[in-house]
Amino acid sequence: MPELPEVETIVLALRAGLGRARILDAIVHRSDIIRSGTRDLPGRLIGRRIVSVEREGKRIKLMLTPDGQCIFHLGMSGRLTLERPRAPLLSHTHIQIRFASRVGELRFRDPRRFGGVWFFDGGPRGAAAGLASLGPDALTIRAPVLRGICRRGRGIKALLLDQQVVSGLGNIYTDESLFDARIHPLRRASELADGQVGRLAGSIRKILRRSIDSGGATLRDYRKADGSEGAFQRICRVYGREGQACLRCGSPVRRILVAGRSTHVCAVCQPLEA
DNA sequence: CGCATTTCCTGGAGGC
DNA sequence: TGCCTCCAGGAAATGC
Repeated sequence: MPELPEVETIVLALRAGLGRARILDAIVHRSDIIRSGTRDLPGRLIGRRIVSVEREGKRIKLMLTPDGQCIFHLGMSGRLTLERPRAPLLSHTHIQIRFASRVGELRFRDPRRFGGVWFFDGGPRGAAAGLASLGPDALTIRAPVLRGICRRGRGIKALLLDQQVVSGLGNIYTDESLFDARIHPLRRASELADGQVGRLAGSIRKILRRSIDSGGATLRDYRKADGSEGAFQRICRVYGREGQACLRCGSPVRRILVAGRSTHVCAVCQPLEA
């Protein structure tokens, strides 16, 4: 499932691969994957040029000229890949975008369709009207900002998963960050000591950076923009390790349910009581 | 307000 | 081999 590091990996590849390509054509195979702005996506895209490719939380933004944005969210199973135009079309490919230069063809594929595409004319104000606002980016979150966030109370994991509070974290990286910072996912955020919150901010940045450096985590569906797999799953320390020995203390990793998500925790290293 | 639950959706895994 | 059920979860909506 694509979270910040997976999305960042894709953005880096698209930025390098697409350059400032001009859009020649767009083909929409499933129009309900377009979540806002317009039904006529090709009409709005054709002739425009890509200015840059940006990441905002887990969103991928193609910034266009004249002023416009095409935003992709990969949901659970979405893939955004740059392929040879003649490569066979895989099932559940919802959108193809072709370019005037020979940069390849951009394809959006999403079997489960939790993802989607948004299009806006004009500047950022248009985007704000159709998509929820996002909290500060997790990749650069600093202790003072996280302390302010934690004052809201709530369980720390539920708080970190809320994109309007902090953007970019999903189930894997919250579990990994909380394990690294030795904080139980159910701890009340408002009851964490300043030192713990500071450590958590550092853990979040470190874990995300480390994953980006290994090309993201391929657990089920995620693939890099060239279709290959990331490697971070091999360095996960709690996620998906239910029943196995904690890599720090040896006691078994437990799986519990938090905020409706399966959550991996070492009850010894991450005590629930302060 | 918080928080749990439900909804959307499909492929893959496991049981029989 | 084949059929069935269950499960994964990002984000929004709903209910308490």
